[in-house]
Amino acid sequence: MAEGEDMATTTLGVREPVADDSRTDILLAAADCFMERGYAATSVDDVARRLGATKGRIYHHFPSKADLFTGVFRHGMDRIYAAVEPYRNMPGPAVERWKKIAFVHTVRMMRSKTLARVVWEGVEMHLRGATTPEQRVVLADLVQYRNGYSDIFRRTISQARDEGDFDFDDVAITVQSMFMALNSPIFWYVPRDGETEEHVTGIAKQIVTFAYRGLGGKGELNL
Amino acid sequence: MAEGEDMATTTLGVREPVADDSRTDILLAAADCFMERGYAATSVDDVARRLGATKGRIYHHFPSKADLFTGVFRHGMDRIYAAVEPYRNMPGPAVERWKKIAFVHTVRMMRSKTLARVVWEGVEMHLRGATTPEQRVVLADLVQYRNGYSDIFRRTISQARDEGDFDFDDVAITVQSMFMALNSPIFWYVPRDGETEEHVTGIAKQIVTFAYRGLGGKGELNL
DNA sequence: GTCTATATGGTGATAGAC
DNA sequence: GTCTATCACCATATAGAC
Repeated sequence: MAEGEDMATTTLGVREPVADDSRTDILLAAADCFMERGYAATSVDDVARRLGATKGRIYHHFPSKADLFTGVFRHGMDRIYAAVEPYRNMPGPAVERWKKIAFVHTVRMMRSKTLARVVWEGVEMHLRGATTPEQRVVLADLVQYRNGYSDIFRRTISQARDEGDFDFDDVAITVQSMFMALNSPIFWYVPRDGETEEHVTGIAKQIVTFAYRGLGGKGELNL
Repeated sequence: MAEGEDMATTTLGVREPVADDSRTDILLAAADCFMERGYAATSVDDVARRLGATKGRIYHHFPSKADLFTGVFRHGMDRIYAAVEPYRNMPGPAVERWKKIAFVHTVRMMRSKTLARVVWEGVEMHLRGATTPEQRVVLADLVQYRNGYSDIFRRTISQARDEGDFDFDDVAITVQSMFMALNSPIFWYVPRDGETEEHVTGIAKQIVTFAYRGLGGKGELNL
């Protein structure tokens, strides 16, 4: 299956995605390695070592290193998208919708830091156009996916500006500045062991506040 | 010479740094390659090809690929630092100093995008700790250099807050958000051929405005 | 100072045993 | 489904000709 997940019926009778464990294990080990060393510097043997296995296992499930990468990329995008999805069509003023999706996005950047960084590198790779001809098509698809995601934010801040709640000039420039700010924790945030939920949300609030004001939002955030 | 530059007397009798051209040519070709494909994915042959030479030339001037990278990193940091240096001790309110250095920093990100990206990757590499034991020491030194640079901004926004011109909670989190926003053009800005100075400064102003407001700055920027 | 070999090790990928 | 063994290739770095 191209998706890497099958639909299975649980004991509760709910149909939900249940990945075959081998594949997800590989995906997560790969995500760790790609985050730590980057795609190019990571060897398939590295991933295998992390798994406590040899590369035979990996090549049985993924035809190539590039496919392994796109697998992680897709998995990461799914998680990011899923966090925002419930709120993207929330009724009411656009600015309130923005607050919600910006917040869950930022929390997701911290909670799924590893996957988020691989997604980031994938976008970077695509922007540089440094992939082989055929991989380009695959990666282009995934970047399309990711562009659809950023469009959610673009439309939202645009609408909020129309409604008089935000104030900025060029949308394209502004949405980039905003995203970079919201994504920033993937580069410096280090998850700690006994970390409270409040600690994470506290950091996220500050980042979202920065972006909120940057967009020209008035008053307090009250997340 | 460890610096890669000799002091030479020009025909005007002024002593100024004159890099031996071979070295700088290599440095710039390497910067191009590192930006386009990243450090790990760039081979020394790639750099040589870009130079229209073979790797013998490169290894005559740089002992290793890693040294080539740190050479580019240092060169990039020098340029970035040099742009801000004239204003870092400017008298007057800290907020005015911030406006100046934030603006020249952002313009520099666009004008020296290639070098700026290599510096970025160097910092990233260091944060990941993905270098060999001995390179670590060298890179650590350079990251120290780069940290000193970001401290300029940290102190400035901190002081501006004390003077009542900025308003934010945690300095560490805020300075990261701010830097990410100011650095954002290195990922999406594409220099065009007949580009006017106004076009570049126009983009920079919008980015700096976003950051200024994000920091809690009041009123207009008036750069 | 730059080039043309070349030594040496690692990497992606495959074949076949179990 | 996973492992071992192996191939072909590419990359870093060096040695020595010019």
